[in-house]
Amino acid sequence: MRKKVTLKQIARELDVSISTVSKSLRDSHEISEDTRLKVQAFAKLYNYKPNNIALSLKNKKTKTIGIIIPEIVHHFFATVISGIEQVANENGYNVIVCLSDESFDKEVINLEMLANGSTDGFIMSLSKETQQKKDFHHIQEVINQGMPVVLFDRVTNDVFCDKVIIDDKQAAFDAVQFLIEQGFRKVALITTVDYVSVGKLRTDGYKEALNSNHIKIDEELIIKIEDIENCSIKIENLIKSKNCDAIFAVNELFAVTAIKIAAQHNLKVPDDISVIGFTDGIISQFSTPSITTVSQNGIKMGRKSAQMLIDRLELEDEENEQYTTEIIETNLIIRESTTTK
Amino acid sequence: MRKKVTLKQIARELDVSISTVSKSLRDSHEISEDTRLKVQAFAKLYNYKPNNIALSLKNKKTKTIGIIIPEIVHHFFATVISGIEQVANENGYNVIVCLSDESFDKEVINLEMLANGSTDGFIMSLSKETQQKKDFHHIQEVINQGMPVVLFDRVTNDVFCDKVIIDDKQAAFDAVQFLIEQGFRKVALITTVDYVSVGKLRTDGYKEALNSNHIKIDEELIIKIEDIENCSIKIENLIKSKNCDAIFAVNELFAVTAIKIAAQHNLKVPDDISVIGFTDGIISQFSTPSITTVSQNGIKMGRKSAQMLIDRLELEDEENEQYTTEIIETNLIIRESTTTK
DNA sequence: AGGTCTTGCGAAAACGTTTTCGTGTTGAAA
DNA sequence: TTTCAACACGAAAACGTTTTCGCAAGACCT
Repeated sequence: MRKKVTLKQIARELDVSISTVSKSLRDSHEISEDTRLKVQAFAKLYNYKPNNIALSLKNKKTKTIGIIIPEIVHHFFATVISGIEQVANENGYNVIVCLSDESFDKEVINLEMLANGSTDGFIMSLSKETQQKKDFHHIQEVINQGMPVVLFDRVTNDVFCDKVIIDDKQAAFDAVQFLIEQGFRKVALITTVDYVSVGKLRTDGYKEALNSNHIKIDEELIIKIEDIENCSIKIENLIKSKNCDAIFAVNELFAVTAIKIAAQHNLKVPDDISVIGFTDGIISQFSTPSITTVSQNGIKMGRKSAQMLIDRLELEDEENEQYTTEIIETNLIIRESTTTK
Repeated sequence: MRKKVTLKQIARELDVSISTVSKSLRDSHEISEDTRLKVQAFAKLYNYKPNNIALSLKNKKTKTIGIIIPEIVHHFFATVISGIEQVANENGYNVIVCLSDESFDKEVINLEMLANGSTDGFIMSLSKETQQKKDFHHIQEVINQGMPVVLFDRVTNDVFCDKVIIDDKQAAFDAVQFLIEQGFRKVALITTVDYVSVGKLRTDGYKEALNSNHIKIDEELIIKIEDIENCSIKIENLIKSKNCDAIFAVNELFAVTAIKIAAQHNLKVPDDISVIGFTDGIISQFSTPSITTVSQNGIKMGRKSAQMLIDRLELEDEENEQYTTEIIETNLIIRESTTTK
């Protein structure tokens, strides 16, 4: 077993000081060409690479970004990580990923663990429980300690930092507006409970679209799903009521479930009922019929988040207290689950 | 901005030595109750937490696991990460994720980067290019340096280390056997090129199932997809030939694509043609019809990999050179894309 | 011969811990 | 009064770097 070689060992072998070795490897002009080349040759031979931990301690920089998200088995979050990783990599950073499992406590624990020197900053999306409790002291705390934080998608107004979001309300508005333009008047909404920030915003967009078209909001057509496991019953009731001719769902899963249940009740999509989902994930692309959806560009979101964080990390010198909120554009991808005029 | 407090600062404030502070916080009996409580109170007040980097340097342990996989926007890999993260978390480890993007070079770079002290060990799945080049020196190198490595799913016999796999050949055999038992004789195979280890194994299982049922292998019914982008043409040719009554696909995407193309040619699944896929991901669950598939338990695979790595890390003392290969069981999940007798 | 300037290198501090060892004070036993 | 142990604490090394500063030797100039 050939353990990694250190400066000290090289110094001892060559009978010079540690400083000389370090300087030689960094091409310092303080060192004669003779010694410099000798040291470099030796280091190359033994495949010397500086120890990252020692460098981190010295530089007080880890070149590592902490990502804390609710879950990873989720197409959208996976794409965001992918985007973050791209930019991180381009800039010589690594990413360390922690999952909150939608739990406030796990979010806090992970954040505090990583904040003790493991990372230079954070990119996070809030857990459901955190959004429900509205307790963000842990995030404010790490910001106060001087570690930059970028929030994406599931954000909050209660903490001041950089943010990357999509315009959920506008996107929902556009989707519903599209349905209305196709001639539908009885547009149902399948959404989440209100404490999920993005669910709330999408619901708002839905309502606003109806309002601006002078369509009365029918609360019967709005169903709010608490836990995804048994969302079927509520959706089934909606479908059975035959009270709607189109559905806007705030995520892929709700959309595809609605389509499945419709099929079970001999309603064909899109002939009998049109469906629009949210998030252009695997499901929307590959289900039959493929689903018209609001595309959220996760890669772009991740890349932007990473760029904002790294910019702030490398700025460093003067504390620029000007936080910005970036909005990533969405667009409606029209597929088979909607009829067009 | 309240920067994190260090032992040195506490020591200075309380006018004692650093050693005293450290010992007090670790409840050493060397320190009088008086000072101990005083220090602890002060530390608590200022929310002292030891610096992870300093600890890592001292202990030569980072409590971090490096994960290197080809991609993350992929249901199977995402579930594996999830499983790894669970066990890592239970044991006080963090995970740092790097993506090879199926590139040999990126795999090498990431591995070497993390090997310089950033992690205690690795869990990886080989990139396509690495499998093609059959160059594993980078992995052997880190093993030689004393860092344990666990390979999962895409593994190789050319490097000695712990491995976690499914019995791809057996699983494929079982799937094809199932089709044959349902009365199908013309079973087609949609697979990858042979250098992808799991693709090769699944192809072998397919062939063996045919053989053991005395069905002649028809090379016309075996199509090998190189790049996923334009797999459609080849699949379309297969379907148009109307030469097969069942299809076994080595992944979800091939399966769902086959179903889509069949529909376009007015062939109904499963009435006209049965389809079995591989990997129980989102697609299989939510497409219409839902897809009968070989379920690969990614969570379990991740958990097992993490457990093996951590066991080896915590063993440490005696180098146990006995490497093992764990096989995670698969099972056939029967859904709507296959007819049964 | 005395002074200054360059060259080439090493000592040491610093980053934040933990831990070993030493040391001074106190109290009790002899 | 001396001796010894127990107690409470501090100094210093160690982990692996980088960097500042100091120092010696030689070259050069007056």
